Amino acid sequence: MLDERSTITLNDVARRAGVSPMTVSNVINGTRNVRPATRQRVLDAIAQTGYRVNPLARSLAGGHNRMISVFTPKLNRPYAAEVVQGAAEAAERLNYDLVVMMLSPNSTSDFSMMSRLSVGALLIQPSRQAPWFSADLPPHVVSVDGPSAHPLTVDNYGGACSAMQHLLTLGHTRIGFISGLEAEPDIQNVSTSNAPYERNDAHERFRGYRESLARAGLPLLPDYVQHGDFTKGSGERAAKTLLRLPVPPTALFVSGDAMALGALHTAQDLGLKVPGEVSIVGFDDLPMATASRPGLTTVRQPLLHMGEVAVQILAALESGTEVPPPAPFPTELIVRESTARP
Amino acid sequence: MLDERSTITLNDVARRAGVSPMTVSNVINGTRNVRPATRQRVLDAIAQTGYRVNPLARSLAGGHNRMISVFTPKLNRPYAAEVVQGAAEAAERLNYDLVVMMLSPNSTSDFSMMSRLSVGALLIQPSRQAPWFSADLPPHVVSVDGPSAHPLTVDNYGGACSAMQHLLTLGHTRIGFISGLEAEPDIQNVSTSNAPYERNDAHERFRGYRESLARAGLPLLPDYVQHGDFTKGSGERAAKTLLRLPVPPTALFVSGDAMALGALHTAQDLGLKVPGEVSIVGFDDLPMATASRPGLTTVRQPLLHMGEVAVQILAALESGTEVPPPAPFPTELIVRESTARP
DNA sequence: TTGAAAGCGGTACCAT
DNA sequence: ATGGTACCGCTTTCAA
Repeated sequence: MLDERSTITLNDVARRAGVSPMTVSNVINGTRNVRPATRQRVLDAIAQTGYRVNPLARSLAGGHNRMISVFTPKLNRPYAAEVVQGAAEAAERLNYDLVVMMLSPNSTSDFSMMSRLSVGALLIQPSRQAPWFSADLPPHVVSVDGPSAHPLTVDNYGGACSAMQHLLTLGHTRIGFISGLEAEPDIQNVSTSNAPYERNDAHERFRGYRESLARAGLPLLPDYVQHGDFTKGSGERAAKTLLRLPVPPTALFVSGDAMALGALHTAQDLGLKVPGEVSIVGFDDLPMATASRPGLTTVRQPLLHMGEVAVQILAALESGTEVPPPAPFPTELIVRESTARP
Repeated sequence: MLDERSTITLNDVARRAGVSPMTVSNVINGTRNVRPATRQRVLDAIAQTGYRVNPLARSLAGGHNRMISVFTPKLNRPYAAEVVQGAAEAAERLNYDLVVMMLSPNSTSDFSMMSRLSVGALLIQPSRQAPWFSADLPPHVVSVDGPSAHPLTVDNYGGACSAMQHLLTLGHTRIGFISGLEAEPDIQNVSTSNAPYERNDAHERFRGYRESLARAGLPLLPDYVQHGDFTKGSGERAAKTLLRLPVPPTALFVSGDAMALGALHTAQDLGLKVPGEVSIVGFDDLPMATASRPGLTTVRQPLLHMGEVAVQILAALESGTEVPPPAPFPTELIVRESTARP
């Protein structure tokens, strides 16, 4: 109720309770045994003064905060939002505090501040060339869709194959592909290394397309491959190009839901029936995949679950447990209404 | 280049440069004049050691940090994501760092921790009964769609009227309404106060519906009013009820885009043509409003802009400027393809 | 123009 | 079971 403005310190509490600062610290952190009576006096003093620890001071002095930071690019991208939501739920369950920072190229000072306050970090789509990549990070780091000490990967290749298998089984032989490679400036560098986490998502999906085609004995037509940047707009452009070909594909495998929706709408706007005249398969299964008519057939990535696992790993790491590199998360083909026989 | 693990402190730099720690501090912060020669020696020492300031220590010692917290419920709700994105852009421009925390009903400790570190907070859809509402907040607080010292409001009433006007002008006389009131447990309490920020969004939209009807000389049919909770599912349920009425409405005004999309799909699934047999108007203009076919006619709230203004106000507040309560943000009717003459 | 000393608010370590 | 003390890394205040 009272709005004490001048900061109350641990010493104030100690004085009020008639004990030493150390005892107060111990009560707060449960570091050592404290006689119940003393403990209660301290608790009362805390309540009466409205004392709250200063996390800065605690960290500076070597203490630990139960905080996990999430570093992500733009948050209004559904991909990130889903992962963060999953992480938040796990964090709450495990009694960690989750804070999210959106990284901009310039800010580094407060970024490193959050780093120092945190026991671990979850990096969402980090890129090696980001300035903060080399900056100081918390003791433990897990990443999603990008490199780190503990990268979480998805079976993008397998997912792409299942999407292609679905279309091939339906009887499609002219299948176009829209990649997300336009959004991957790292392409050059990646090829120099073959550490598992360097296989980025966009590449793996393309590989699934190529190899599925080959296995089915179908040719890889350069005209049938377009590149987008995961945005709806780029999907629209790519689809327009593909569907206006002299011999257009009867099916499109699009490596992101937003782009797939763009393709779907483009097809409809071109007067083509989906799935009657064109079938479309997406990738991700973002919430928006159900927001279209027809509903989008797509490959689900367990984004919420990945967020949860990321936090669980961080928690394990902090408790000293060895954590083996987790197996790639499986994907699942979700068949809705945007696919049919040619 | 070198990956020094043991932390390099300001003292290390001072020793190496043969000056006092104070001088190093002054060079770094430009606090006082330093003789160019000395300055250069310090700079060299910093470069050689790879020294980086410890923001924790700096803050503790009295420095100011430029951090703003955003407190929001679930982040994967597009509404919040948009506001946060707007805030992030403004923050970057004004050289603040934004951290986002998702509040869960229980946790309060984490919350107060960030509060201490921030110069200001942006509350998204806060509710009075949340436990943390009475907890300590940063010096300055701005809110969006909820109460605070500096609430940002939208002209929900006007927006609702413009939506209704659109339908009425088109010639509709049987207009159904889906509210968001089911998601507002505060309803009781609100009526006891009449401070401007207590008029919550869902109520104002309903008022716009009611009064527009009255002005047009049309009756308010209880059957034509259903309540949802802003989720797609609730929109589907409500629409099903409305469209199965013996004499169903020819148009639906839905007070949220997610619900509106649910209604749209329900109509389509019921075999009704949109907008041929049913017209639908939403509210919010979330990104998903363009992700349907037909595109959703809706009332735009300037969410990105509101996020930006929120941060601007916080910045002004911090610099000691008096900030008058901002005028309600205007809405704008975005006409797409989901509405037509009856 | 530069330096020395005293904290900021905690925690770790060694005593008692 | 509790207390004293020395810092964590930096800035502020006061002196030189």
